[in-house]
Amino acid sequence: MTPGPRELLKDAGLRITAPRIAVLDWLADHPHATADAVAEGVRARLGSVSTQAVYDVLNAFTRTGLLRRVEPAGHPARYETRTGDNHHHLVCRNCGRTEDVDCVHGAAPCLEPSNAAGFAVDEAEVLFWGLCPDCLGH
Amino acid sequence: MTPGPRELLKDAGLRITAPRIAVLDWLADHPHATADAVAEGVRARLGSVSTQAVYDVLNAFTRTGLLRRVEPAGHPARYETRTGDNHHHLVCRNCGRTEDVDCVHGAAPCLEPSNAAGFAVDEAEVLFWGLCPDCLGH
DNA sequence: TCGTTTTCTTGACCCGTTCAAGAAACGGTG
DNA sequence: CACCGTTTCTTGAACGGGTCAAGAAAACGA
Repeated sequence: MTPGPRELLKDAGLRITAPRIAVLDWLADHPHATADAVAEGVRARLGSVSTQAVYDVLNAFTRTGLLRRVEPAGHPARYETRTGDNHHHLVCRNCGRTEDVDCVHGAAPCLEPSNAAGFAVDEAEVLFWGLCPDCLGH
Repeated sequence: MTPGPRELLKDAGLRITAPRIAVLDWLADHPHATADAVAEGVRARLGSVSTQAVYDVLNAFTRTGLLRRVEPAGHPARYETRTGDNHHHLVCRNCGRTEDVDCVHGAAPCLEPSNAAGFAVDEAEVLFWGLCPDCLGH
């Protein structure tokens, strides 16, 4: 079965605390949530949690690979638990709503720029910009 | 021959002013410059130009298609005069240095998400993240 | 040359996020 | 199972990039 929040934390070498479990649980149900939305969700469950705690947790998770952070230009960052596969994103220019898109060309090719100019490339990020169904109805 | 700054402005329906010409000229020589860098360059040529004027000019140009804006997560936006072709970018995680990369798969396919989830997609943005040659020597 | 409209100046302000200091609490150890 | 060191959380201030707002200045069609 899929590991619970406690196992995930332990495996990542992170201490098990209520805010951390709440963040993981909430993101499992609400992928592509903003830090703000996560804070709200966590507070609804635990009572009061500082903004800073939420950011600390999100950063620790991102650093250890438990979460992936997506930062669409002009919108606050969003977090998701789906990590490891290089999938891409669909972003609404208007409301920032973000959805997953599987890699267009399979797995590897997305990581191969045609000319790396001496850069050591470690990630290819693909964002599809447009309007979501809700924002289409002008 | 390639159109000069005045023609570009006129064709875009924008008034011809010293700050605008200076921004265009400077970006022609310094692609992928930040707003800050553009301001410095423009001031070096014209004496004093307000920060706001620089942002107004950059925004007007981006809106009318004279410039393209690239906003790498965690770094200030950069501007370039190469527009119209959907080329991509190589970004240094450390210093933000940005370089052009031609589209990996030719022209069209980059604009085709495998599953648009009802979104009206109008652009595909591809960013290759890594370390530039200068930042590689830790 | 005039008058309208756009653009530039100055200065305040906003948002998402991080920094800093100290209090709380996790969890390995004796 | 109580202790203590280290991590994590709280509170509150600050930051950077960028925008908003009001008015002065400059472009340009008539």
